[in-house]
Formats: sequence, C-alpha cells, structure tokens
Amino acid sequence: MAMPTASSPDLLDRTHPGARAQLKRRMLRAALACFNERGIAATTIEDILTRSEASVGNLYHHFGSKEGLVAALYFCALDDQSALTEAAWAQARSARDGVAALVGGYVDWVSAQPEWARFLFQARAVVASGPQGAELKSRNRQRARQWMAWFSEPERMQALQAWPAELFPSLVIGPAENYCRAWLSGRVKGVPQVHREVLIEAAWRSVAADAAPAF
Amino acid sequence: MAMPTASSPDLLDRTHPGARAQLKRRMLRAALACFNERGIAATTIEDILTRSEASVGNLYHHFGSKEGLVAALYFCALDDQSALTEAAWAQARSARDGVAALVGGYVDWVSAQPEWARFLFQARAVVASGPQGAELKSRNRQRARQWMAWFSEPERMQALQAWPAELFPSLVIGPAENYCRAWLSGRVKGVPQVHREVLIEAAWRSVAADAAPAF
Amino acid sequence: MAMPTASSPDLLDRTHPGARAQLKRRMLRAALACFNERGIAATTIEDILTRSEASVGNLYHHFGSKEGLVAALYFCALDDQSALTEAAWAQARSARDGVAALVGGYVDWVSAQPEWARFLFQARAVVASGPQGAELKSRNRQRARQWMAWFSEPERMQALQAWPAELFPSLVIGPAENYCRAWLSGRVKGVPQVHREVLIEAAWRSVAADAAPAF
Amino acid sequence: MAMPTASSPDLLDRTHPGARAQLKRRMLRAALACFNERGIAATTIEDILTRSEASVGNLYHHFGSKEGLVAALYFCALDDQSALTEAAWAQARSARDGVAALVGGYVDWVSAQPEWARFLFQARAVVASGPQGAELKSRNRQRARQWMAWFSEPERMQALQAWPAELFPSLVIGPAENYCRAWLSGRVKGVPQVHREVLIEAAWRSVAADAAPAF
DNA sequence: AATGAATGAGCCTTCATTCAT
DNA sequence: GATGAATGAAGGCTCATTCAT
Repeated sequence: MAMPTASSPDLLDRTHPGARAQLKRRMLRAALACFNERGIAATTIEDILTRSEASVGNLYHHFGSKEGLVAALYFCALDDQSALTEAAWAQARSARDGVAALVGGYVDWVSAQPEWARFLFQARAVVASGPQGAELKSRNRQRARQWMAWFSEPERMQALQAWPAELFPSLVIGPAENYCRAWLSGRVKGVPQVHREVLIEAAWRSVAADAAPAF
Repeated sequence: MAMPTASSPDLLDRTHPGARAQLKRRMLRAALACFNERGIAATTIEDILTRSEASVGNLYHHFGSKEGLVAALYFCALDDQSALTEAAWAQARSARDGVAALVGGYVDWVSAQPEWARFLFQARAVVASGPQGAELKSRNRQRARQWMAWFSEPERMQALQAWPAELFPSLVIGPAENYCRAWLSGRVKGVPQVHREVLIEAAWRSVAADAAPAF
Repeated sequence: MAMPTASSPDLLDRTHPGARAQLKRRMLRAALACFNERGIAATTIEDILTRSEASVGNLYHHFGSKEGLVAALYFCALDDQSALTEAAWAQARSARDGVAALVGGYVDWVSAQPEWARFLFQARAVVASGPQGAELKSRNRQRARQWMAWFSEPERMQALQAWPAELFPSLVIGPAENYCRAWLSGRVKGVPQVHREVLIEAAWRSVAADAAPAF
Repeated sequence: MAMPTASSPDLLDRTHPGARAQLKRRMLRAALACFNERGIAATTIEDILTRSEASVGNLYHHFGSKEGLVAALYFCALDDQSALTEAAWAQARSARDGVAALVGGYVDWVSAQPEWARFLFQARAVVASGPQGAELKSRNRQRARQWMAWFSEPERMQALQAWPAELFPSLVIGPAENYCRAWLSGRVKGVPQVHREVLIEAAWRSVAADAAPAF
C-alpha cells in the first residue's frame, strides 16, 4: 500500500489521508468535479450525492451546508498551493529568486492541478462573502505582509524599482494569473508551465531596478 | 433638459438615451446595483423589481429573461469600455504607444466606472456559458487578432521581445487587471488611475526588446 | 346571489367577502380542515394544496409562510368570536348581564363554530410564540382591561365578591372553557349551548356577592 | 448522600430513584426543559442530546422513540399529580371537602411543579393521538367515574345542585385550570396557591345547593 | 405598453432512526 | 450498556416565468 507523499499527484490524498476519511474524500472529489462542470450555483446537492454515492445526511454531517462544502474545498486547495510555493520560497535568496519562486510556484501549481485552480477562481467570491470570509481575508493579508517584509530587506530592495508597494503583487503575479485564467477557460492552448521562464523573466523585468551602468 | 454627451459620467445615459428608455434605464441600473451587491445568482427578479419600482411583466417585456438582462448589461459595458480604448488606440503609432493605449484605457475605464467593471468580472462566466456565449467568444477573438496584427507590423515587432504570441496579452494587461480586481474588492486602496503611468511602464518593460547597444 | 350577512353560518364568507378572494378563502378553509384533522405540526403544505387545489406559489404569495397561514386563520376566528360577544355585551347593564354575555357569547360561538374553536385552542401556542405573538398579547390585554373597567363601575362592583381581580376572568370563563374543550375532544357529549344557562348561573354564583339578608 | 423523599421538590428523584437511573433522569430533565422552551414538535432529538450530554444510541435504548420519551414524561407527571391529590382526597368526608381536595390538590401541584404542569398541557394532545392514547383515555374515564361515584353518595348529593353530571368536573376544575394556564403563560402574576382558598370557595359556590332556610 | 396574480419544478436542509463497533 | 457515523424520506420554501386583463 503506497503512502501518500508530498509528491502524490492527488491533492486530497495529501490533505485528507487515512482510510477513515475515504467517504469524505469521495464527496469532496465529486463536489469539485460538479462545481467545475456546472458552476457552483448550478450544482445541486443531489448532483454531488449521485456522483459520490453518499447520503444527504452524511454530507451535511461533514460539511454543514453547501457553502461549507465549498469552503472546505477552497481552503484545501489554498493549503496545497501554499505548500508548493513555500518550498521554492524557502530557498530563495536574491529578489529575483523571490519573484521566480512566486511566479514559478504559481504556474507549476496551476499546471499540475488545473481542476483545483479552476475551482479556486470561481469559489473566491462565494467564500469571501460567506461566513469564512473573515478567515480568508486574514490569510490573504498575512501572506501579503510576509512577502513585503521579505522583499523589503535592504539588499533586495535595492534591486527593485521604487514603485508603490500596493502595486508590487499585481506586477509580479498579474501576468501569470491572467495567462492561467486564459488557459483554464480554453482561450490559449499552451500549458502555463511551458511559459514558466518567460513569465518569470517578464515579471522580473517589470519590477527590477535599472541595471547600474558598468562604469 | 440636458443632452447626454460622450463625457457624461453615466454610462446608461450614453448608451440608452431618450425619455422613452427611462424605465428601461431604471431597470438596468437597479439590476446592476443588485448584481454587484448580492451576486448575479443570488439576485432575484423580485429584488430588481423592488429597487426599480417596475412590474414583472415589464421587465420580461424588455429583456426576455434574467439571463437576457445580464447580457444586456454586459454588452452595454463592453461597448463603453471599447469606445474609450479605441480613441487612444487610434492615435497610437509606436509599440509603446500601443501598450500605453491598452493599459491606460483599461485603467481609466475601470477607475471611471467601478460598478460596471465589478459587474463585468462576475458576469463573464455567466454570459460565456449562456446563449450569447458564441457572440462573446467571437468578439474576443476578433479583438485579439486586431491587436496581434497591429503589433506584428515590422517596426513595432522589432521593439518587442520575441516572446510567444499567446503570452503577449497577459503580459500587457495582466498586471493592470490584477490590480483593478484587488481595488474593486477592497484589497488595495489606491484608485487604479493613480498608478496609470507605473502600470504602463511596467507592462512596457516586460515586453520591450533589450535596448540595442549604441555602438 | 346571496349576500353574506352577519348571520351567515360561514365565518370566512363574513370575514373575506368578494369574488376576488375566492381562492384565498378556499386555501384558508382547506388549511383549517387539515389542521384540525392532523394537527398543525403534522399538516404539510402539500396537504393543504391538494385539498384546496391551489399552487404553492399562490399560498406563499398570500400568507408568506405556514406560520403566516396559521396566524391568518387565528385572527380571523378571533375577530368573529369577538363580534358575536360584542353584540350581547353592548346590551348588558347589570353585573349579571355582563357575566351572562361573556359566558353565553363564548358558549354560543363554540357551539356554532366547533371547527374554528378547536383550531383556536391548538393554534394559540403557535401564534403566541411566532412573530404575531406581540399583537396577540396586546389584544388580550386590551380586552381584559375593558372587562375590568366595565365591571369596576360602582353599582356592578357591589354585586360582586371582593375577590382578586386577576382571578375574575378565570372564575367567569373557566368552567365554560373547560367544558368546551371536553366537548371538542369528545370527552362529553352535550353541545355546550345546551348547558348555556347552567354555565351562566354557575359562573354567576361563583363571583356574586352574598345576597343581602331580606330584613 | 441524601435519600430522595416524598417531600423532595424534584419529581424525578421521587419517581426514578437510584444511582443507576442517573443518566435516564438527566435525559428526562433535559427533554422536559427543551419541550417547554421550544415546544414538543420543535424540539429535536439533537437538542435533548446536547443538553443532557448523552448519546443518540443511549436515548433510543431507554425510550425507544421521541414519542416514547414524551409519554414517559407525561405519565411520570400524571402519577405525581395523582399522588398529591389522593392524599387530601382520602381524608375528604363532605362534598365540600371533596371539592376542596380536587381544587386544592390541583392548585398545589401546579404551583409546586410549574415546569411539569406546563409540559402536561402541551403534551396531552400528543399523547392522546399516539399509541398510548388508549391508556390515557381509560385512565381519565376511570378517574371521572370514581369522582362521580364519590359525589353521588346521597348525603353529598343533597349538598349539590341538581346540575347535569357531565358539567360537574368543568365547574369544579375549570376556574382553577384556567387560572393555572394563565399563570404558566405569564398572563397573570400571582402563584395559584396564593388564591387556593378563593378558588375552592368559588368552585364550591358554583355547585353547592342553595342553603336550606333555617325554618 | 403595462400589470401582478398565479404557476410549479426543483432546491436545500432537517431530523428521527438504525446499526456496526 | 454505550457510542456516534450513516441513512434517506420528507418538508418548507424560492423564484423564474407565464398570462389574463
């Protein structure tokens, strides 16, 4: 019996391990598929039950409500995404390393988990306006603060343009995110990972300080 | 009675002028407000009727269905946005002019019509999967083709990096779009227009060819 | 076409007249029958719809909720009961007349409208703990105050025992109410009206001052 | 450890003594509280479990069903009430003693056990229409027959008005019951026991034969 | 053009009860 | 005796849409 590892391709085996959680995993997987196929609002509880061969009572026992199910999936995906990015991030030294870790991590994760990524995009609004909205907000803030602190370290700061701080995340992640959205909705064909290096280089150019003259 | 002009801040007075369309405008305005406050799926016809003080029959007479109402608002916003961008676009000569027109136009419009912009983001998915989906898709393709053709003109081409064409729109618009989304959802404070020049410059740097050495 | 009159045996024809209210009357009648047959909690909306041949939407259009339907029936019955009692009450002069009007009116109404009376008993708790609870409470208080004021008039006061005021309504109405409940639940056979005079006389004896000695 | 005695204020310690029945008592107590706070129909098994910190399986092991729980509480209360009344009843000699025992016993019990009394009122309908309905009916009949037999003894009979027998219980208990209901629902303030003697005297007056002239 | 009463398919959720451990 | 995960029938209610006036 293979132990789920950090490199397991199945996100749920990583985040909800154990034989006990089997039915719970099956429900989450079915919900993800339905939400992506029909949209969150258009998916009915019945759809999910049919697909996961579970009972209504059980679904409500584990998730409390349809919105609770969405939130469970959402944070599950968010955690997995962070985990992947953290790895590269921990080894980054220069400002360019940092940009590469952020953009690369993002691109790699979306390429590896397109279904989860697709879900993340459509679920954000639902979760943000639900009861878990506060938690989501605080997580986002904390992550943003961490980045800013890291990039504010003097040596890194010097390597960057003196542009408004609130603009920085958009300059770094914006192009990659926009391309990933386009890919997920079929508007472009190339898997984001194919453009990994270009997206990193472009992001870097948009925030890097002008190269110092050689003499 | 003041004539609505091109500079009128109210988008609907521009696109649906005349006294006859008064009720129709009121319904559209109410729908926009409801959709932004509660989300499209969560807004009921009743909500819109209450807010616009109109009758069910009337709403169905004008828009046919809830989806029809969404589409009407969507294309109305899309047209207005294009109109603004076209102006700057027409005068652009260099590749940098083009990037500036695209980014600047986008940023200006979102800053001027935040409610419409907010709606555009959430309505895209709904319209895309509705009966008007085909029209939307063809419009998008045509616009993309126009851009590519324009930037492909040799002199402009030389000023750009030789990066994959399917990446180009994301590199140009991605940062601005990402920042605008963040602004509309309250995650950042500064009106996009404040960062107009920085967003243009950053976009330009990310796609511009390396400056040729002077000798 | 017969006009509904004050003596019409059908309570709803009196309280909801007009051809327009036809369907509404039918729904109320069906609800009353179901509530009495199965109990309020055990009656489903579906039961009422089947019986009245109405549509769900319509029922909710008129009454807002199951609880709203119960309240509508409740106040409808309460109004009819008051109307009947008021008539006798208006002509009462002596304290004994007053007691006779209250007890007689109560007994007459229950005997004439047993289904409505049965409903009133089971619905009180539901309405009292619902959103209309406040209105019910204020009505009850006002009626109690009116009685007390009327009986407090000196000449009437002298004809009564000097017993605690808060006890008075129970002494007058208690026996009649208890008998009516027993009749409605089948524990006794005689229609309350048969015992009209005895119930009045007994109530009167329990509150009447001792007769002045003849010499 | 104090032994529960006949004078213990807690009804359950009297009817379900012993350390073994501790959990059962806790469940009954929790159920009583929930039923009175929310109503029987509105109370869920879950509510009772939360309050009693018991498990579903355990509750079903002891009571079989929700209805079984209601019946257990109901008969438990009924037994306690009878016990109290029997004591006074056994010593009664004259017809007035009998009336005093019935009214006084009723008033005393409701005053001492308001929560159980409140429950009794709302549970009657539920139990009557359940599987225990027959038992309840037969108990009621038997008690009524006992009373009638007792009061029918010639000497007592002479002291009473020759009023219809089916009316008698209502005349005696009606006022007290009505007042107790009013007290339990907060419509009047005075504890029933405060009015003990007045309620007895009033009941007696309403059924007593006219005093024979002395000559 | 305008109105709003009426329709009814379908949804989310609750909750008493069972049963394997 | 005790536990609580799992079941699934059934219920109240919403809401887009129609249509007679």
